[in-house]
Amino acid sequence: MATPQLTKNQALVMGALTHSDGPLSAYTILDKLRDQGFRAPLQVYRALDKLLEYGLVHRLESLNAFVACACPHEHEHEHGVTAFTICEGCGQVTELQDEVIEERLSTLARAQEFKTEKTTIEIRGQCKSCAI
Amino acid sequence: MATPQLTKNQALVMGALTHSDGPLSAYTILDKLRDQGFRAPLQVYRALDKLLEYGLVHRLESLNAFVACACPHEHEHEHGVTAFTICEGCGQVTELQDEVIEERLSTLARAQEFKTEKTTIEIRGQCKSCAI
DNA sequence: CAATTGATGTAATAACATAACAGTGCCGTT
DNA sequence: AACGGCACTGTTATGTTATTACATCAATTG
Repeated sequence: MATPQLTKNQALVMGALTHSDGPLSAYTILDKLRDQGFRAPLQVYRALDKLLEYGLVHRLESLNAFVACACPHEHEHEHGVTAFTICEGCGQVTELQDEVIEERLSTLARAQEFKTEKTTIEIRGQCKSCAI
Repeated sequence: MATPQLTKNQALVMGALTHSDGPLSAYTILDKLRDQGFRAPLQVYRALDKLLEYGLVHRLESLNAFVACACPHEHEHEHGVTAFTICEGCGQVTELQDEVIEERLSTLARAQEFKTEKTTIEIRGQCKSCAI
């Protein structure tokens, strides 16, 4: 999917995420954008839906939060499964791509004739700096 | 962790989950247990916390819902990472254990000196029966 | 122009989760 | 028995996340 020109709201939400050094909840984004005229959650959610669709943003299910994609130039060609490490200490999120896991999950799905649409892999724990 | 005797509330919540053929949200469980005297969400969430701790129940992050563990006799010895396939059509959830994925995730975490506490793997899509 | 499509604005509400505080029953010790 | 500690419970209120419903606007197209 080629990324179209972002609308004003989409660009504002994208900006909030790229200028943050960690994941943000939809309501945190809303608060950051009140000065730019945002008034309601739906303005954020609608923009996020599109950004997710374009592959510019990831949703972290275990956090109910969103991050800008770390690899900004790979959106034209669908990238595969992305895994995330999420530090409970500092909130740092790292993206991982791994062929082995991707193939293995694909094999497991095929074995039960399951048609995969979206895969979530999230590793919660302590990053190097935050581990005791 | 040895599983202790369940309390009344824990047993009721566990029962609701085992008698369901799919995942249930906390509020759905609450509604099912109103006749047994449940009145407030916290009664459900507190029981769920314990059941999760004992490994009798899994939380599906992408669904905000809970399922009874499929392998009821494996709770004494910590089981490793569990992956789930979740059918968008019929709601069926399947548990998968896989050594390859587990080791690979472990390797990836070690490579960045990340100390894993909890891993979530959820595959959303269409099961054999629901695929078009 | 009329019709369609996609984006927006707003209010209200639904769904998910926790905080704070009080009370209860059980167990082990004195 | 009296005490203290602990885990579980009950209840109210509140906080957080996400969606429904409806109206409007602008651009595109037949």
